[in-house]
Amino acid sequence: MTESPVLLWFRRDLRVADNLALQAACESGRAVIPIFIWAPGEEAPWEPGGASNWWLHHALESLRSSLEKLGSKLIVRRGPTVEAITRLVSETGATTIYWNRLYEPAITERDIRIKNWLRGSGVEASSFNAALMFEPDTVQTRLGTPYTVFTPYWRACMDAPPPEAPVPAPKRLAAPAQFPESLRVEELGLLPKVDWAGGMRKSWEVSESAAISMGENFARNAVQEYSDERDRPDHQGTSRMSPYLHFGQIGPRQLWHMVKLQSSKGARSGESSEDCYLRELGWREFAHSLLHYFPATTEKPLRSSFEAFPWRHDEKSILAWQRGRTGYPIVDAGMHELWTTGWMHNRVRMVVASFLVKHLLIHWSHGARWFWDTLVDADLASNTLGWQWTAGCGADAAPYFRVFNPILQGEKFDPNGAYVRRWLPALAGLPSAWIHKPFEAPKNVLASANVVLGGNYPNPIVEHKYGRDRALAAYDFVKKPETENL
DNA sequence: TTTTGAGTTGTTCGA
DNA sequence: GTCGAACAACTCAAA
Repeated sequence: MTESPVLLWFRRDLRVADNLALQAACESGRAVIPIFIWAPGEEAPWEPGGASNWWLHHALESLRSSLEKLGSKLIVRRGPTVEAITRLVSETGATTIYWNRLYEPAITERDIRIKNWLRGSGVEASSFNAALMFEPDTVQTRLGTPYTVFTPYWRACMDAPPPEAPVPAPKRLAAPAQFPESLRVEELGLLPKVDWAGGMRKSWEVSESAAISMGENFARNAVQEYSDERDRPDHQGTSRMSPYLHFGQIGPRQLWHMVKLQSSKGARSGESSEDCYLRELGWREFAHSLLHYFPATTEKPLRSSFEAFPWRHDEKSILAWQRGRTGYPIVDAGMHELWTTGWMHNRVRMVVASFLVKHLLIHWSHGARWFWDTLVDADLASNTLGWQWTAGCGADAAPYFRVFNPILQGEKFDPNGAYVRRWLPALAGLPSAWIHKPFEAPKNVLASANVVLGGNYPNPIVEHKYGRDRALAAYDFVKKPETENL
């Protein structure tokens, strides 16, 4: 029976390089059958959103073609996962299955169940790490508790052995005498029925090779300016690797070593721009660790004092925010970038999130849901951490008094207004002096720029100072013992 | 056990 | 225009 094939279960590790499950399958010396099982319901209540599915479709097509170049195939099936695997085991006579681990609560629980069940029925099931540099179990305080503050967490990571060098892609995958049947990727129905993905197609090349060349290009050039440029949404200062990382088209170990390889060439002392970037990869690790140890945080604030927070219920405000019609150009530009490309610059994410949660006093979960549906890099761990951080109710959260001023943030990080003009063509004619505050511009300036407030661009839905003061008052509610508020 | 230093990304106000 | 302080207090993590 040593000739029985190995099932290689792809999930969100859609690459052939630095894929430890794939490597193990190759090293088994047996035929390998790569499989993908579509079972979004098993991720409820966080089933992948529309933008995410659009990306997944292309990532699967890309993986399929990579596997074909290795002499193999990608066998695509629908869930439920247990049934799909049972069927594949009986169709192929496989006695072994390998996969790479994920860390979301619903998936972890399912995978443990599957692993136990497989082992009970005589199938060898092993999982590997392709998604993280430091898995949650390996980084703990001296008391054996999880870290809840980033800096000591990352320090502990840096004291641990560095990430292993990535393993190269195999040259060939041994094929079985016969592959089982497969659905075509398009049969999964991942693409939108009404094509809204034109802006995404223009913005992204969804493939493993694109991920690697973008990563290498970033490591060779832009990373040196990263600490200065990363806050400029009008520049290309960030790596834009987030969706590739989410779907595992590139792994953090690969990026780590790409960056380290370059930084060792120009050895500098002190905190380098490269370290600044690697620390951002560290935040991704930290988010996964937090989600692992505090799985309820996808729904509930980590700080329970926030359960009583006086959020406003206001559908109109939520809608204005989603549509990019808040009247604050930097906020609206960000929401348009998101809607069009499935991605938003990190600095702008903070601004729009702060605006929703603080100026509008809308529960962070509404923001988390919208991001979940619209981001191509939607990731449960990072999304949860980010929104709770903004709202102040999470681990290592922003202090309550940190209320971003959308005008100042725009002027500081998009000083010429190029970002706003790109995403809000209606404002393109405004001089830079007014681009982030059209509501303060003189009438004749607005007229000659063809801007009609309340017409082709909205008036602010909340005045900044009013919104800020209201937010600070609301946060008083959390700060003080409840009796003082009564 | 107790103590101590520190904690991603900001804004406003008054000197 | 620039600069420092205030905006709170808490809790984490390590010694």
